[in-house]
Amino acid sequence: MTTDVQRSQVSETGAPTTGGDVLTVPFADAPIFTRARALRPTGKVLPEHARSHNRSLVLQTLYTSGAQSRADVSRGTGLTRVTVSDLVADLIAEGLVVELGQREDARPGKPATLIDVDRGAFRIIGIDLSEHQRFLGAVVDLDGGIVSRAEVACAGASGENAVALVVELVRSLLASTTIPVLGIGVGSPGVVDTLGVVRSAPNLGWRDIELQSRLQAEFALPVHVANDANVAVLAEHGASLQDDLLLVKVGHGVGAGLIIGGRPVIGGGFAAGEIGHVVVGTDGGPRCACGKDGCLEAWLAVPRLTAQLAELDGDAPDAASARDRILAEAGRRLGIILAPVVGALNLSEVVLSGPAELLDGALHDATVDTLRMRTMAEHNRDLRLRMTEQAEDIVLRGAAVMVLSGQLGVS
Amino acid sequence: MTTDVQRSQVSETGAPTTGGDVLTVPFADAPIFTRARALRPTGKVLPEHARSHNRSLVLQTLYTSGAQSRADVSRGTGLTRVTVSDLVADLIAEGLVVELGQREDARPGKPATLIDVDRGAFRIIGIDLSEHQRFLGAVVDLDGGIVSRAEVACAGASGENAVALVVELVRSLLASTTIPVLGIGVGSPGVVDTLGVVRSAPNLGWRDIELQSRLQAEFALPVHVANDANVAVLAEHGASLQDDLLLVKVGHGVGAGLIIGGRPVIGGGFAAGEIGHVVVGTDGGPRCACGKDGCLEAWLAVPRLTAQLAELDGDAPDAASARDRILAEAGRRLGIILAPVVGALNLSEVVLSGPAELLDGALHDATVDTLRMRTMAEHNRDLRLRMTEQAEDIVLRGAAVMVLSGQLGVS
DNA sequence: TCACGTTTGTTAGTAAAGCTTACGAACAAA
DNA sequence: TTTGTTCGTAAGCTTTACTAACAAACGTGA
Repeated sequence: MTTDVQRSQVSETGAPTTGGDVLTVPFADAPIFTRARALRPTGKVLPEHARSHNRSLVLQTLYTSGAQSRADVSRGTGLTRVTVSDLVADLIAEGLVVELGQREDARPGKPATLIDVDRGAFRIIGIDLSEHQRFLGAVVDLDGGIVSRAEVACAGASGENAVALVVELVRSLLASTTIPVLGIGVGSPGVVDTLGVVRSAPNLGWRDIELQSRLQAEFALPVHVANDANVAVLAEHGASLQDDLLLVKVGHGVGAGLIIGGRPVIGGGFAAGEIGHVVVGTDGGPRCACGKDGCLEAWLAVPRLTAQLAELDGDAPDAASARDRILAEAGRRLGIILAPVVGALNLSEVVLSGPAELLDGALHDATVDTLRMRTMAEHNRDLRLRMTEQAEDIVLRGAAVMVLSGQLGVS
Repeated sequence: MTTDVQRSQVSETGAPTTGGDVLTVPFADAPIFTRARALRPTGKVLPEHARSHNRSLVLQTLYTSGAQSRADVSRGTGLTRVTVSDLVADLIAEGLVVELGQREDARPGKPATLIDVDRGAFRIIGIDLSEHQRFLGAVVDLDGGIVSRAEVACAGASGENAVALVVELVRSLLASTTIPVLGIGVGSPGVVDTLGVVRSAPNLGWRDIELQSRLQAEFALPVHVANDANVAVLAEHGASLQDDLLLVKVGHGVGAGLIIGGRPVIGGGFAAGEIGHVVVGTDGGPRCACGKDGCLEAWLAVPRLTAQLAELDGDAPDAASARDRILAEAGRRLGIILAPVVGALNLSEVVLSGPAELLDGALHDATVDTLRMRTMAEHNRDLRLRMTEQAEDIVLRGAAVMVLSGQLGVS
C-alpha cells in the first residue's frame, strides 16, 4: 500500500522551509507553553508521607474488609507481612486497631491473630444545618451508625445567634458521650471554602463566618465544614461502588454534590453543585425568588411542589393523575438540567435525596425518561438514577465520612 | 443565652431509648457503610515512588520556570540542595537536563551553575485524527513548538485502511527527525479508553481498535491515545492558569474536554465530553443525524453553520446582521447547554476551539450573555469564555502535552 | 505417634531515600 | 586583604520498606 504523506519543515529559527512536496499549512507561531503559571503546590514527598499513606491503606483495608489477620492485610495491600506488622503495631498503640484473638476455623499452619478497626473506640460528631427550621446533630460511630441524636430549633436565628446554636448543639452532643471523639463534621448550606469558612449562606444570614476555626478553637477537636450537598454525596459515595457520582438534594432549595474520579468537586469559587438557580428550558417558567424565570428551584423545591399539590382537589376523580402530572413535570425539568451534566461528565450514577413521597414516583420516572430522551443512549447506556438509601441522615453520616476521611484517610 | 437542645438516645443494640425530653425523630436503621466495595487500587507507596515523584517535581520546576541554579530549584521545591543535586545528576545522566554554564549577573557568593531542561534533546510525535478529510501530524519539541508537519488525506478511509494511514504518517514523521523521540501522542475522534483502545469512532469505522498497543508494537516507543477534545484541553491547560477548564471543540462534530482539579475527566464509559448529541432547550430544533431533534451538534457543528450562512443573500442590505443572527442563535444554544455544566462544576474558564470566523464574534457574545442570564451571577461572577490561542494546532500540541505528562510527569 | 508441610508473626540485616551537618570554592563589598 | 555570602558536594544519620531466616503452632498422612 502506498500512501501519500506530505511533509513541510520548519527550521529551528521558526522560519518555515519546504522540503519535498511543498505544502502551505497555516499555523500559529509556536510559542512555548506558558511559563507564567505558578508552580503547582504539588509538593515534595518525604518518606514519612509514604508511611502515612501506607498506614491509611492498612486502615482502609481493615475498615472495608473487616476483621482479618496481619497476613491477610499483607496480601490485600501488597505490603510485606513485616511492614504490615509494624504499621499495625502503631495503630494498636494509638487505639485505632485491636486484636480480637485467634481465628476459629481449622486451617493448617500457625493460627492467625485477627485484628480489626476498633469500631467502638471513637465517636464522631455530625451536624446538619441544611434544614429550614432546625439544626440536626448526632453522635456517629466509626461505622456510620447513629448512636444518639440532638436537635435545636433555629427558626429565625441568624448570624451570631445561629453560630451560638451550633456551638450549643455540639456541646450537648459531646456531653452525651464518654467515648473519645475523633472530630466534628458540619454540613452547612451555602458556599463553604476549603478552610471551612462559610462564605455565604443567605438563609442563616452568614457571610464569611469562620465556622471551622471557631469550632476548633471552642472544642479543641478536628473540625471539617463543607456544603450540605457536598457532604451528603460523601455518605452516598461511602455506600456506593461508583467513583463518579452526582447527588441532587431537594429540600427547601435544590443543590447538588459531585464526586468525580473518587474526589469531591469543589469548584473555582467553592460553589460547585449550586444548580438551584440555573434556568431550565427555553419556555419560561415560574418566577423564582432570585428574580429569574424558570430556575430549577422554582420548579423543584419542596415548598413549590407541596404548594402545587395542595391546590389540587383531593376528591376529584383524577386527583391521582393530576398529582402525577405535576410531579412528572418537575421530574422532566430536573432531567433537562441534568442531561448536559450527565453527558459532559459521562456519569454512571445519579442519586436523589429528599422527600421520597415527592421524588420517588412519577418524578423519578420522568427524570429518567427525560435523561434518556436527551442524551446519547450509546454513551449513557448504564446510567442509573435512584433514591438515596440514607434517608434523612444523609448529611449527618456524610459529615462523619468527612471526618473519617480527613482524620484517618479512610472512607 | 439559653438554648433548648433536645436529645434522644439510641442504645448500642439499635433499639431507641429516650432520655430527658422525649423526641421522636424518624431515622433509618444505621447500617454500616458498605463493605462490599472492592478495595480501591490505591496501592502501596514505596521509596522509589517518592523518588520518581520528586524527580518529576524538579523537572516540572525547571520546565515551567526555565533555567536556574540547583539552589533555586531547591528553594522552589522545598527539597534540600543535596537532594536536588542528586536528582539533577540523574536527570543529566539521562540527557533530560543540561548545565548551561555560570550565571552572568553579579551577585555575592559563589556564582551559580545554571541548569535547564534540554529542550532540544527530545522530540514528540503528535497526531490529530479529528479532521474530516485528513490526518495531521507534527514533530513537536519539548516546549510545544512545532518543528515539522505532515498530513495525509483520509477521505473515505476507514477501518484497517485508516490504521495503516496513521502508521504511515507516524513513520514519515519519525523519518524526518534524527533527534530521539520521547513518545507518540494521538488525538482520535470517538470514545477512547484509558488503555488507548478506540472503543468506537463511527467516522473512521473503528470499533475496539487497539491503537495504542499496535503503535507501540510497531515503533517501540511510548504511545498515548485519547479522545481529540480531551487531548485538546490538555494543550489549553498547559497554557492556562486554571485548574478547572472546559474546552468546547467545534468542528465537523461538537465535543468537549474537561479538566477538574487539574485532572482530566474520563467518565465511567470513557465518554466524558460527548455533549454533541445532548438536546438543547425545550422548543425542538433541527433534525440531527442521530435521529433526535435539537441536538447541540445540529445547532452548532461547522457544516450546519456554513450551510445556513451560505443560504444568505450576501448582497442584501442586512446580510451582516442576518449572519450575526444565525451565529447568535447558535451561541445561545451553546450557552443553554453549558449553563447547567458551568453551574454544577462552578467553572471559572470555558474555552472555544474551532473556526474563529464563526465562533469569535456574535456567537461568542451570545454564549456569554446566555450563560450570564441562566446561571447565578454571584457564583459565576468571574467566569471567562474565550477563544483558544492554540489555533489549529491544539490537538497536535495537546498530544505532545499528553506524552510529556505521561513520560516525564511534566505539563 | 511422629515426621512433614504450611501458615503466621517476628527478628535481623539490607537498600533506598532524603535529611542535617560540615566544608571547600568562588565571588562582592568593605 | 578581610569579611560575609552563596553554591555545590561529601559524609553520616534517620526513616522506610524490603529480603531472609526462624520459631511457633497447626493439620496431614505414613
